[in-house]
Amino acid sequence: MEMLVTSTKRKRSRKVAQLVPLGFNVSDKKPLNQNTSNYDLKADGLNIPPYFGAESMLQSSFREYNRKEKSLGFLKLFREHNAREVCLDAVAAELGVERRRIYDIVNILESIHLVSRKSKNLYNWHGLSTLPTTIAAMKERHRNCSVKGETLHELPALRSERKRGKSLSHLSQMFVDLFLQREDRIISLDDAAKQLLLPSECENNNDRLHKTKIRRLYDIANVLASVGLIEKLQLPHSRKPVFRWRQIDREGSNEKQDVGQDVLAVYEANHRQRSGPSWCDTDSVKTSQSCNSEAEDGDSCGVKKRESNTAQLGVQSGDQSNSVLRFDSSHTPIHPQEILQSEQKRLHEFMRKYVEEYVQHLATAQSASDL
DNA sequence: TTATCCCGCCATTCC
DNA sequence: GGAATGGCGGGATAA
Repeated sequence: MEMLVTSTKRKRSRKVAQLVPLGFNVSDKKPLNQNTSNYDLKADGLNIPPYFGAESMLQSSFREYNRKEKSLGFLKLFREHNAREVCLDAVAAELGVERRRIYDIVNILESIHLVSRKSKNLYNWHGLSTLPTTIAAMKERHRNCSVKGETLHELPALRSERKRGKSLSHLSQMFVDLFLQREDRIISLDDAAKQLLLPSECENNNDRLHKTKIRRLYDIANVLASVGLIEKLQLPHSRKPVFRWRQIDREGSNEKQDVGQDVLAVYEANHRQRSGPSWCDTDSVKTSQSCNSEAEDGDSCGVKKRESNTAQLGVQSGDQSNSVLRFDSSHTPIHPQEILQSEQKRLHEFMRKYVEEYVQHLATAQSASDL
C-alpha cells in the first residue's frame, strides 16, 4: 500500500536511497505529527503513549529511504498495541504519511469488515479474529448471487458504500469474490483487472482503465496479503506474479498450506489456454492431451482422441471427418458449455499428472547426476 | 472549509 | 530495457 516513512517531491531524482528525517514530509516542509500534538492518543483508542511518533523520530532521527520497506506498518501497529479504535490522524502521524494515504487502506479493511467507521477520523478496529466470519458471509453472498445468475458487478454494495465513492472498497470485495469463485483460488492482477472492468469501461480506452484498475488492485492485494487473506506467488515461467487465496481457520490464523509448483504450473497452463486459442477449439485441447499417453502412437493420436471423445460423449454426426458436433444418447447436440467444462476438466487433470511426472523426472535426473 | 475519495503519473525496483 | 511495483500529488466531491 502507499505508505512510506518518508515522502519526496513528485519530480524525484533517480536516487536509490535518500536520507530524509523520519516523520517529515518533504513537500510539506513540516513534521507530519505536529498536528497530533493535541491528541491524547490513548483517549483516541490507540494505546500508545502521546508523542509516540515524535519519540520514534528522535530515537532514529534519520532513516534511509528504502522502497523495499513496504508500508503496512499500519496493521503491525494495531497488532502490537492491541488497539480497539483507529484514529487516522494518529496513525498517519505515527507512520509519517499523509492522512489520505490511510484512507485507501482503511477503505480496503472496511470491505472485509476489519474496521468500521465510528466517527470523523475514527474507526473501530474489529481484529483479525473476525475474518473467518466475514469470509463465510462473503461466500454465502457470492453463492446467492451465483444462484440468481448475477455477475460480480451486480453484487449489492454494502450500506457504507451506497453513498458516493467507496469504489476501492467495492473493488476489494469483487476481488475477493474472484478468488471465491475460482477452483484453484489463484489469480493474477492482470486477469483480475480484466474481469473487474465494468462493461461500460470495456468499450473504449480500456487500456488506460485496465492499467488504472491494476494500480488499484496492487493496493488491495497488498492490504489483503498483509492481513493474511492472500499470498503472492511467482509463476515458474513468468515474471508475472499471481495471488493465491489462503484458508483461514476459526481462530483467524492461516492454515498451513503447501503451494506446489504443480499447482502453479496448472494455473499457468490454464491461463495460457484461456488467453490463447479458445477453449471451444477442441483441436487445441486435443493437442495438449495427445501428448500424454498417446504420444507413442504418433499421428494416430488425433484420431484416437476423437474416438475417445466419441465414446465418452456420444459423438454422432453426419460427416464425422468435418463435424465436431457431439450428441447425447437422445441425439440432441450437447451444449457447448458442457463440452467446455468437460474439456477443461480433462486438461486440468492431464496437466496435474504431467507436472507430477515432470517433477519426478527432474528429481530422478538430478539424483542421477549427483551420483 | 475540511474530510474523503479517485485517478494516474512517474520514480524505483527487479529480472 | 521493459515490466512490475508503489509513492505521491492534483483535483473532485460530499459533508
